Parts: sequence; C-alpha cells; structure tokens
Amino acid sequence: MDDRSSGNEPRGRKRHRAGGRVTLSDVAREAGVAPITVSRALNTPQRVSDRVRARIDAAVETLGYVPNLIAGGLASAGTRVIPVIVPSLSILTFIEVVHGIQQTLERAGYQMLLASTDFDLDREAQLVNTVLGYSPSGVILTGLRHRPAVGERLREWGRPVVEIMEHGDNCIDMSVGVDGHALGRFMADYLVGRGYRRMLFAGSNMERDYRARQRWEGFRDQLATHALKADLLEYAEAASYRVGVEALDAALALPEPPDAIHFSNDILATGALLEAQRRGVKVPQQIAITGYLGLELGEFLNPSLTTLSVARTQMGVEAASMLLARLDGEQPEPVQRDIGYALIERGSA
Amino acid sequence: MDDRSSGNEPRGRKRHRAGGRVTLSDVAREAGVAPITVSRALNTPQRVSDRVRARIDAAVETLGYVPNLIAGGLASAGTRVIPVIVPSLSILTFIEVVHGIQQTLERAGYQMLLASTDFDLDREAQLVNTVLGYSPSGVILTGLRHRPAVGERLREWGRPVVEIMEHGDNCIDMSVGVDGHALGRFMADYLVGRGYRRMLFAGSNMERDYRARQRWEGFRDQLATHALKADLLEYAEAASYRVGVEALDAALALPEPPDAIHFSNDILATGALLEAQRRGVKVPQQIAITGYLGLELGEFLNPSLTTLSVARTQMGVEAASMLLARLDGEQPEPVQRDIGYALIERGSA
DNA sequence: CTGTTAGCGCCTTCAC
DNA sequence: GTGAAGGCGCTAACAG
Repeated sequence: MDDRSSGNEPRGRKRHRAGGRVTLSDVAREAGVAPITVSRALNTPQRVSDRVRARIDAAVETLGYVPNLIAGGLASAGTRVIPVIVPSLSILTFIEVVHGIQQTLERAGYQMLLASTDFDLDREAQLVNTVLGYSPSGVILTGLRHRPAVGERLREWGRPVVEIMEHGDNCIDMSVGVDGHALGRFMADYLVGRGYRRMLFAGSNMERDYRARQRWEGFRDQLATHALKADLLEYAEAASYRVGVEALDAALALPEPPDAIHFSNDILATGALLEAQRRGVKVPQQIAITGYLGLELGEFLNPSLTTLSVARTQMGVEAASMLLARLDGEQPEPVQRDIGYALIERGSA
Repeated sequence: MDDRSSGNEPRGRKRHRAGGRVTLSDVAREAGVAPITVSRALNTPQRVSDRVRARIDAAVETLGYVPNLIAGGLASAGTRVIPVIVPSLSILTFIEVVHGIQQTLERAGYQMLLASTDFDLDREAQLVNTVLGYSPSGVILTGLRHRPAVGERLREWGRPVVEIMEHGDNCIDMSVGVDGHALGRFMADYLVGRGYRRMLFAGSNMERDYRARQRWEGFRDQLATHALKADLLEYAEAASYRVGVEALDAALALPEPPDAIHFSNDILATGALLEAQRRGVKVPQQIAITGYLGLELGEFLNPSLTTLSVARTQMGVEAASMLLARLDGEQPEPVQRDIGYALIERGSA
C-alpha cells in the first residue's frame, strides 16, 4: 500500500509555503472540485461547465487566488515570460524597441525579462543559456549574428524566437528589422542627389555595434558607384552630444573639409548641429549634416535635422506580435520582415 | 506496496522534457553521485569534498548543464528574478534608473523582469500580484504611494522590497529617492536669489505623475514664503519638445509674461529654449528657463540649460544594491536613502 | 465534462 | 560529507 495512506502525520516537516499564498488546491477545496478542474477553468474555460466555472470563479475571488506561474511553468514548460536580450539599455534605439515589445507583451499577459549583453556575443550566448533556464515561452534577441551555439540551442529548443534590428535571410526562426547596408546606400544617393561631393561618415562605438558599420559600408560602397570616395571618422566611445561636437570640430579642421557629414545617429548629429550654431558655421550652406534615427528633437533644432527614420517602437510591437501569433498557433507570414525606413527631409542638408 | 517499485515501464507517458535539456540528475549520473550532492556542489560548494566537487564540475562541463531556475524556484522559493515596476518606459527618467538596476542585478546573477503601470495604481496592484507569482527574490517598485493591498501583501510576503524615485518616511521596506517638495523649494529659492519675480511653473502629465506635482507644490509654497505667487501651466500630455515649444509661446502671450519659467523636466525646457532661439527671444535676459533632470543635451544648447540634476542611474544602482545586500543577509543602513540633487548652473538663468 | 495519477527538476528534511 | 524520501504548485495523460 502506498505509504501516504497510513494515517501518520507527515513527520513534522511543515514546508515553506511562500508567504502562505493561496494555492490552486485551496480554491478547489473551496469550490468543492478537483484541482485539475480549477486549472482547466482558469486556462481553458470553455472545457468546464458554466455552473462549475461560476463556483470556481467565486472561490478564486473570495480567496484572492493568484496563480503560481513558476509551478505552472515547471509542469507545462511555458512561464509566460519572454526574455528580451539587447546590447545596451543606455542607447535610445534599443529602449524604444523594448518599449514596443513590452507594451505588446504585457497587453497579452506576458512578462518581459530584460537582459543586456553590452555588445558582447559571448555574453549573449551565456545569457541565452541562463534565460532558457526560466522555461520562457519564447525569446527575442538582437541582430542576426550570434555564436553558433546560440542558433543551435534555440533551434532545437523549438519555441518561437524573434531576432530584431537587422533584416537578412538567415534568421533562427523569425525576424523584424532593417537592412543597414540599404540605409547607408540610400543616404549616399540622397546626398549625392543634393549635390554634395566630399562626404564624411562619422560614427561612434562602431567596433562593437556592427550594424552602424553596415550603414557605413553601404554608404561607402554606394558612393563608390558614383566614383566618389567617403571618409570615415570613428570614435570608440558610445554616442553622445559631446562626440558630435568633437566630430564637427575635427571635420572642419581637416585640410579639405567635407561638404556633408552623415552621422551614424541623431545624437551625434545634434551635437554637431549645435556646435555649428555656436561657431556660426552655416548649415547646410557651408556643411550639410544628416543623422539616423528620426528623433523628435531634430524637428526643433535650428536648422532642423534631416534624418533617416526607422519605426523602432513599431519594430518592437511587430516582434512581439509575431511571437504571440506563433504562441497562438498561427504561422505569421512573412517570417522575415523588413520594417523599412523613411527619410525625414528637413533643413540641415 | 508503492507501485513505483513494480518494474513496469511508466505506461508510455514520455513527458515533455523542455527541449531535452540536461538536468541535474543527468549530471549526478555522469558524476556517479546522488542528485542532491550535485545540488550542494552547485549551491554550497564548501559542503562537498574537493574530489567529488571536481568530478561534478567536470560532469557539468561535459554535459553543458544549465540549472532550471524554475524548478529551483518552486522547490526553494526564490528564482533570482527581481521584478521592476515603473510607470512608463517612454520616459527617460525611468529608463535611466532601470539601467542602473539592470546593470547591478545582472552583475550579481539576477535577472530583471520589467513591467510598466502607465501611472495607474490599480494596474500596479495587479502587476505586483502577477509578478509575485514568479516567486521573485525581491521586488522594486516606483514611488511611495500604492494601493493599500500592495503594501500589505508585500509586507507579509517578507522578502526585500525597494521603492524608488521618492524619499519619505513611509516605505514598505526600503527606499531610495528624492524629496520632490525639496526640489521645488530649492529651485524657487534659486530663482528668487537670481532676482526673478514673476515665476511660471510648466509641467506635463502632472495629473498622473504626482511626483511632478510635488515639485510644483514645493516651488509654489516656497515662493509664497517670499511673498511671491507662482503660476502653473499644465499640459495633460506626456513631455515632448513640442510641448515645451507651446509652453514658451503661451507664456510669452500672457498679459504679463513671466521673467522665469521652471519646467518640470529638461525635455520641455529644451523645447522652450530652442523656440526662444528661433524667435530671437533672449534667454535669460528676457526670460529665464530652467529644467529638471540634468540631461547632457542641456550643456550644448545655446544658451546652455540650467537644470536640477538627480543621479538617476546611481539611484538604480543603489536600489539594486540595497536589495542584494538584504538577500545576502545584511541589513543595510539607512533603509530610507535620500539620493539628493545637484544644481547644474549654466547659461539659461 | 470531471477526476485520478504521476511527475516537471530541484531542494529541504531527516538519517547515516 | 553523502544519500533517501518526499513535496513545492501545477498540469499532461489517461480514464470514466
């Protein structure tokens, strides 16, 4: 006979009960049903009769039951948690995407576990491992480039994975992003079309942020098709207004100053624009300035900033939506989405 | 007899094994020890002999074992997850605090679960309930004002709780923040000391963001002690450069325009400053402008922006540190920390 | 539509 | 210092 049926008290074990929370069994007892019925009433209400469901709902209400998602996760694998892994939380771009993701997930009853890699792919691989330990329902990570182990593990894991920021054809499962090369090429053509000839690309943190480097490569390559050569001004540190200021000063101090500078983001471009203003350098007559991001601020600068805008919040919304759709059993098409970009033509170029 | 001892195969159940992950038992088998020994080797290495520990470490390595934190959490209550609940992810202030928290937590091997309330206290209460379902190791939430149920539940829960942003004497467990009234009073005194007399306070989203309202109240009350009256210009929408622009226009259109405007944040103040520049309004001669936040951008505006700075990232770091210290069994003193503020005196006032 | 049974992976208690 | 047994709270599989 199963020893549980012997009437003995459980030898004085009195286990921890996390803060004495109400459990599903408590609800079942209150409602006079089996625990599994409560589980069903909560997760698949249509499979429980109206009368029983009403009793259960009432019991949930009176006891103040809140599901222990950890237990649910252990039993069913799937904790309604979505880890989101980004390179940095101090860069506006990622913040905005994260915002879109968070809004969308939360609305659907999922929670976001946010982690940052500091642009380190090894750290990313390690983080992926760690977060899989939480039995998440899906994963969102940044970029299409990862350590080989990441793709392998995620693929065999079998749950939905969305890669954001980058557009290409080698994603693990699904992706939403932009084509950095295309962005660079577009801007090169635009500036050439406006009559500029001596082009400078100024970027920061490009050693680590390979997506900024892709924009530079696209820019450079497209200029080459016009038989123009572009220079690169690179700063190791993270983007800041100060770096933008320095970049403008450096550009103007060149033996042959450029007639246009394209910055790898609006923060740098803004710093440069404000410095030009301070120094009395005419923009765009003496030097044109363009950015990348489409920040609201650019609209109010004098002159206003011409910039290439990417719908970052929307990117986050779409990433989360694709993931949720997959969790709902749908197969969203296409699996690799190019979010595109839009030129905001203003006064600085 | 316990039916498990009958040699039958488990009737073909083949349960889900989340992606066939290596479990602690697998490691135990590989190392030739009991599962519990592996558990100890991982959690309390000093309680396992060196030889056995070495074997276990090797097994962990070869199998690529990654702990299932969900299971650990269920068994021991404590998942190394810290939910962080903030009002909004589109407001810079919170982003920066979150950044500080995240860095600190991640460094200590904890993960951040990020949720936002949209400034809704009912939503906050609901979120607290939900995240407690993840058996977190602690909780960080925003502000000192909550629904009564939140404080009760969190207190009886018994794990560390840190409230951020606000300083006061009625926290649930621990807190780090600033005293909004003091901030407002300080700025009032400063502007009075600089000779300004007709003061306007311009803010956005103050209906929902009561901390901005506290700054206004402090500002107003302190001016009253100087026998000065302050006006309030309030916008319902969220802060943006555009609102700053509108606020300046509105202020200048007043029958008796103010000689100084204190904005509830640097975004608004920046918009106003840029608009003043565009219109050729002299700052601070014709009108003084001050902000709150201490954004880097203010340094590069023309004129540069005088602003009250709060060490937001540092606040996040301290919040997380306090929490971690408590988890390590320490009792950090003091439990209610005032992070303070600093005036950045620049050209706009 | 509802209940029984077993177990997710780990850790706590107790025993040696 | 190591191991055996049981259970954390929930749900999948099977049975009625």
